[in-house]
Amino acid sequence: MTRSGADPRIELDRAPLPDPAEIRWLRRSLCDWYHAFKRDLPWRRRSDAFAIWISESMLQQTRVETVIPYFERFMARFKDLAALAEGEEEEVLALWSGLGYYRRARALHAAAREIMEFHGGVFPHERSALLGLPGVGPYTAGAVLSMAFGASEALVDGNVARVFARVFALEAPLRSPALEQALWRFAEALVPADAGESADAQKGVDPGSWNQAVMELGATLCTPKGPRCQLCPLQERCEARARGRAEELPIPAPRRPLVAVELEMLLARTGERTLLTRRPPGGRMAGMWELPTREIPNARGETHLWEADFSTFALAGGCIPIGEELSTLRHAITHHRITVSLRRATFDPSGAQVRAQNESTWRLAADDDLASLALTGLTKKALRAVSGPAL
DNA sequence: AAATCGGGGAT
DNA sequence: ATCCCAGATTT
Repeated sequence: MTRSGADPRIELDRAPLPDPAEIRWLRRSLCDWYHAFKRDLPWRRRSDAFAIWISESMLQQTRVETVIPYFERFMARFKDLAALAEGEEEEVLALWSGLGYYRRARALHAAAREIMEFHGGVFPHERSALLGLPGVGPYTAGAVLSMAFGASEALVDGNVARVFARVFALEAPLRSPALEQALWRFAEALVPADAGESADAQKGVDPGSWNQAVMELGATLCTPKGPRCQLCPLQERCEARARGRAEELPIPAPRRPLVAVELEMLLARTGERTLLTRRPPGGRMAGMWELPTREIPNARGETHLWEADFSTFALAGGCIPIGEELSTLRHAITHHRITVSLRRATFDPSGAQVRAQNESTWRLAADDDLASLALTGLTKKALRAVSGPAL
């Protein structure tokens, strides 16, 4: 129990874990609720590590509703680990197009190849081996181990953080080291034993169900705003609710100030094809295709996300803005608020400057091919905005 | 410890 | 308009 006025960091270090009877009650109550009310999600219809791993990678910082169609398309194309390892990164990126955090897609593909080469094509069952795979951190390792293998492994995500911060009244800012440490301590204490090891196994109470139950509660009832405490199976044991602080917890993390960004994008069409340029390797959205884009420097001459000029190709290669504004778009990338002016441009592919360009940095994409390319989300949005009359 | 990396859906 | 999402990696 915390005392007002004390250092919350020290308090969290010593915050007492629930006693064994309370732990049994928490597991029983939440797992019963989960099995009664859980959503029917595509990855819950299968239990193989490959499907769990793909879904958890897609779900990193991404909502369930957003992921579902991406997951279905991905699994239809890559049915197992071997298929993914044999696929090309470009195609993986294309399937990821619009989902964001493209590093995840690259890591997924690289990890599949590592498993085929170094683990005999068998998904590792050990936490240390999982953590050695690109794109697999503490959360994803815990998710795969508990959900696919039934191992007694904890996990902490945004939902777990919110639920535990409320149920146990953990008074420290989100993402602070003090809270992170406390959350993992509670998560490890609460996750049920492996079915094979548990002396007093409870029906329906297993590591995978428990971990998903906590997240399901956070996603459906114990929401950031307007938690529906009257429906919560843990309401009688929730310390934040007892204190009337359910909506005040968890304490939000400090926010970064928003930065305004202005972009100009060009729609250059020849025949039934659209000019695209390829983003350089290594940076943001590396290797993804986009409409020629430049950032308009702010009053201090600064740019934040793009270069001040169009690519050398777009400038010198005969792609010339002709002033007609087709659309104004709004977009958001992390803490950047982006306003885009989409303009018509002319393009002459026959010029010497164009021929001198490396063709891996630009292409004229046929309309029918756009859906299968690794486009950035913003370019997808721009093409959607002008599809129809403008195309 | 802090910054970076996408995009969108809910409020 | 704001928040934050089934996080991982780099600096």
